[in-house]
Amino acid sequence: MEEKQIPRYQQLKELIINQISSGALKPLERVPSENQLVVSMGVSRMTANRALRELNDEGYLDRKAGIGSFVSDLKATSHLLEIRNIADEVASRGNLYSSRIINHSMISPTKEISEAMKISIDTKIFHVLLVHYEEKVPIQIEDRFIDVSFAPHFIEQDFSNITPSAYLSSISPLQEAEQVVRAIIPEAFISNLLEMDKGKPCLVITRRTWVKGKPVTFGRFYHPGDRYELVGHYEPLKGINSKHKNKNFDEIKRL
Amino acid sequence: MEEKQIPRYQQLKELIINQISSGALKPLERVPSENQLVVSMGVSRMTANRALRELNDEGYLDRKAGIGSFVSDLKATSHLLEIRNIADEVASRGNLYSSRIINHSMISPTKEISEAMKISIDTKIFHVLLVHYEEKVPIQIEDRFIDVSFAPHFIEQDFSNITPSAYLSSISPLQEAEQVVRAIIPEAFISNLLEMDKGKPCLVITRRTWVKGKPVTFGRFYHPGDRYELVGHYEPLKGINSKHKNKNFDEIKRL
DNA sequence: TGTATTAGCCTGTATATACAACTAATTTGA
DNA sequence: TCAAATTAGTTGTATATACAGGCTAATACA
Repeated sequence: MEEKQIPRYQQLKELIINQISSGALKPLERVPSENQLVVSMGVSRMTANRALRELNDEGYLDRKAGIGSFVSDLKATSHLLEIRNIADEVASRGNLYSSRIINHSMISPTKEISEAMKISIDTKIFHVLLVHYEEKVPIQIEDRFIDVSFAPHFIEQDFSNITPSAYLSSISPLQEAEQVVRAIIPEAFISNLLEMDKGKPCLVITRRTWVKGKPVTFGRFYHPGDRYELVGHYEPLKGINSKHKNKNFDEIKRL
Repeated sequence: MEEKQIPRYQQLKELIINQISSGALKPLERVPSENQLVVSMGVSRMTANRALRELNDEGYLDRKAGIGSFVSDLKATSHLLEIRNIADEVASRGNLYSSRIINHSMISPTKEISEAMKISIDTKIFHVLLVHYEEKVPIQIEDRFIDVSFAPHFIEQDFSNITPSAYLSSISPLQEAEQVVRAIIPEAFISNLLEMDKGKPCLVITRRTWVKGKPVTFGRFYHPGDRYELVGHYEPLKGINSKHKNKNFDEIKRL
């Protein structure tokens, strides 16, 4: 049994990340300074500096000379792969956001959902179905399923004030995610809600998220193909510019 | 005119990145060791270490204790946002890849292309149109336009041996990219080439790439909606695992 | 009271030094 | 000749030290 020697700066990083993901350290909250870590953790300042600096580079912390180190507001950036909070996105375009809740209840999963979330078909889950509007025009249907133990108060939320995405990422901003984008011709139920002409195509994003390797949410997001598109940016030269935050990658995959 | 003081580790990083992007340092080639940088650049070893370590973390270099530091083979990872070399992807699934070249010539751009590439309508550009097959089934149409000065030998390439994507990234692996994903009903020309039924939807990726802020390629990639999908992964907890490589983000955008 | 100075904290960078672990090539020794 | 030991070069980590620069709050002074 050889004990793998974990570097001290790495131990420091994991300690702080665990405090963030467990909620002991909340967004915008102060993190111990380098000199405080020197005395409390018994490391040199350069080691504390490396830990905090890398956490800053990775987007977990915001540091400012003369001020201190603070937990990043991960709600603001949210998932970079995740569609940004759609209400914020609409608002950032200066347009009116609104939503209409179709369903908000506790249900038994279908076979498809139970397999995707790796839960028993007997386990109850939360479900929410709503339509997002921009200037009264439907732009997205959100059809989402949530593990009850992950968000036990999900059913009590008022999703006319906060989107499910925003609420869920406030519970645990550090979720692992996978998303799949497809082009489909939607069934009548969907195309009616999106006020689309029959036969027009739809962009569907199916997303699953995990916390600690356990699936916690499963969602389908439908967008009118002629009204919306998915845009991605790729910036390789990070030398001079800002922090790189997160990574992800896209690939094309056969069905 | 206050001269902004650029840190020495940062100067070192930019020096090496410039050598990579200019071709002076090629993939898999050796980079000066920390101690060599100490004597040649007159910095301390810790400063050289920080520069090389960060370049490693950012994916530009591969370092190994006891061996040395080497330029990453960026062709292998290619654009992370870019669909991976489709020939490799098909091969990685153990399937037969083939392609059919429809057009390969020098043309005058249409108004749309000239605007997207920010060039005059009188400037000649290269064009290639080909169909990619997996097990003889069409999976992608590549319709691509290339700035002549960026890839002057583009017209001489044999794209039955190497895909245009692979060739272009071998010229300059550090391209900035933007991609847009849409769902459309394709025109007959496209659906025929993809052997799709009429009225079936198509996933279209439109991609532009830049080098040093100048557009160099513009391409459209059509995929049968019922045969292909776009998959993205998001992994926030980079603490313990491998190098994070690159960033990018997706957003939903109104047309 | 009001303003200017100072002190003290913070991060950011840079250096010198030290030891460990890994690898390849060379040398040593049987 | 072959195998083991040594050596040199590499990255990886950790420490102590130093100075610069940003910011805040306490202090000194008029």
